[in-house]
Amino acid sequence: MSELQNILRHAEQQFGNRGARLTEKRKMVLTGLLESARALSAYELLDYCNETYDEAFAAMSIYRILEFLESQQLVHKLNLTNRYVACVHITCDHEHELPQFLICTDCQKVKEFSISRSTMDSIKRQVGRANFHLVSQQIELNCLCDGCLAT
Amino acid sequence: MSELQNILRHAEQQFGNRGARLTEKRKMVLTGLLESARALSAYELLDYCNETYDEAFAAMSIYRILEFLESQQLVHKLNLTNRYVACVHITCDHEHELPQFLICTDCQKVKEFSISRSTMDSIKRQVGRANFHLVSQQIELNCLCDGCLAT
DNA sequence: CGCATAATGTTATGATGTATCATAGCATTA
DNA sequence: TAATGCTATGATACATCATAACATTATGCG
Repeated sequence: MSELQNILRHAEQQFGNRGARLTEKRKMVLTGLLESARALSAYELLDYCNETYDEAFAAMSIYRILEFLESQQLVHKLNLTNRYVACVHITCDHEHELPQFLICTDCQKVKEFSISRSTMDSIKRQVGRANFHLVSQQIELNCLCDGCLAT
Repeated sequence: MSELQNILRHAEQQFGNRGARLTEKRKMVLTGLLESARALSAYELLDYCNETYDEAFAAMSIYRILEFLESQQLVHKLNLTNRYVACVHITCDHEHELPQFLICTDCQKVKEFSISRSTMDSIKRQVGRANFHLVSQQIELNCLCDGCLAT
């Protein structure tokens, strides 16, 4: 079984419950993101799907599908660049890591990483002292990758 | 001298060099942000300026002016919400703090805060190990303020 | 089957942001 | 005061990102 199929199977099992389904179109969108080496905008994904699968997605569908995949934690939206990436932890059975990203704002390559728990705790304490409350622990850092730094 | 004028004067002095000027229109935009209790989108600022000063700004001008004010570190763009805030450290003579923000994604209230140097150093080390390089140390956290949490 | 719900289609529109080329204002030099 | 060059703004068009609203089709289940 290919790695891709393995990932899709895992994804599917995550929500056999609640009537939600991993339909063909949703698979196409997720596959598009999984096979891309970089974050894609909704419209890039639209073009990719329409070309690769000879489908006729509407932009609206892409956004709906992305919203669904996000709700299932299979995909993350990067606010820094208005782009989307597949979650690298799909096949992990344990709890997902916190969604924290290094984003090359030149070539859109993304590394998912984790700020250490102690660092995160320290940030949380500071937030509390300011009378704010974290809604999401997603952190996006504006970076260059080695390759783009060199050029 | 009012606090606002004091701030504008400080801002002006920052770049008497290089031919850059704090023109009337730029003052209007900066004042709009300084007087707002929350982050504003470019188009909110456009409406605000056109109503308050009876001017006829084009959207394009607002974006250009915001870009200029950002380049002078007088204004920060929040990527999380596509909005803009005045820098709270305009009148500080010392080095500016790192631009790090707690953003209430409900009411757009923003607190500028600072992650401790040791925490930031630890993050930087982790970024380096991933072969990425920080372009900006700006961090934006998705929060609710006390008020919005309560409702 | 027939129903309820989930998923997708369709159209329109709103919201955000950039490219491009032209013009106006100001400063320096000669 | 003319020539030059740089900074700032005007104006138009277009590109990109995202959602609203309502219709239709597909699927699972009693």
